[in-house]
Amino acid sequence: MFSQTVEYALRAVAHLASTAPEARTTDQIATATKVPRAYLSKVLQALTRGAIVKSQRGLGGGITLVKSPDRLTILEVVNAVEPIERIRTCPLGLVGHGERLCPLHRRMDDAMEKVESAFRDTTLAEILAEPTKSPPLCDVAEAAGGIVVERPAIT
Amino acid sequence: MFSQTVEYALRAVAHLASTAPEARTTDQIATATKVPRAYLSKVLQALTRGAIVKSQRGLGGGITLVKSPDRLTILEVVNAVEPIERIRTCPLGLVGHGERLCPLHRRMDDAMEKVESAFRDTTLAEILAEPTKSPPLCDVAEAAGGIVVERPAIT
DNA sequence: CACAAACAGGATGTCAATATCCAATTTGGC
DNA sequence: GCCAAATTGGATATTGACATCCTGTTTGTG
Repeated sequence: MFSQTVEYALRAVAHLASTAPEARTTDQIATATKVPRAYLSKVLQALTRGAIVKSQRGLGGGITLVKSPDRLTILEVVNAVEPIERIRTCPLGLVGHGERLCPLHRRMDDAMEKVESAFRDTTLAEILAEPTKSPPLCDVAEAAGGIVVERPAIT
Repeated sequence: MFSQTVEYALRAVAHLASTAPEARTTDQIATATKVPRAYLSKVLQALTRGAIVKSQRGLGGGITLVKSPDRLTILEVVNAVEPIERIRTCPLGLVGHGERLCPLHRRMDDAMEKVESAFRDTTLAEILAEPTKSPPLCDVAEAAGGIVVERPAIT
């Protein structure tokens, strides 16, 4: 349903949100999110081009969020790496249908709309704030040990 | 969001529903739904294995629905060719999380649940019955000409 | 300035989804 | 029994997603 790339992008951003506004290196993010380092690098490039994060080269550099977590939605992140493509015209190319979708494609697009809405209504801050036994990205056992959680937990 | 295969499967089933309970050949379905003939053949094989349709070889044979359109849901069709995989355990493999998803993956799974529900609540009969200017699979211009619609319209 | 940290981007490899083609098999009708 | 209609299934492209590696560029620090 959702691509691996979307999953990775969301993990990375969740991690960045948990440490915002401090910068994290690609290596740090890769370790925390268990995303293949080399591939994460590409995903972060896409997020940079999509203006979700900004990167700083050189010593002390790394990746930081452009917006604060409470103004950044899941949808923005998803759309930056792999836009949710709504069905706007008849996939069969029936001219007569044009803008008006048939019942089947109307249903399919409605489903996508639901996903889009759900993602638009959730900010990264909400995800971090939520009380749970499974904090985003970080291992419960580890977090429970009285250690200060410095990595966001993602299940 | 949805794969090409799912799109093809739904078109094919919509067409079959519109002519049910008569059988249609792969060629007829391919023409009506504008799905590549050779590939449609594979998709229909999957639907056969998934017990959504049954096939009859030889002269006068073809493909027919196993269930009547009013008892067949979109979800059943989708699951036959490409099951919607819900997120049941932590994708990062964090043992501590186990069944309990973190807020991020909870959200992602909720979105999938919405799609699943929407698909489970719609039968093929409902799609055919819906009054619309774009009947499933068939071209409006053509249908408007007073011609008896023998192909289901899908936008 | 030299060096090391850190991202950018091109080249390449692997695999599953998509797609096509053809030989084999089943089956109804003459 | 023979032929034509149909599906089945195997073999074979093609393409994009996922992934890795390596070189180049930027930049802070001594």
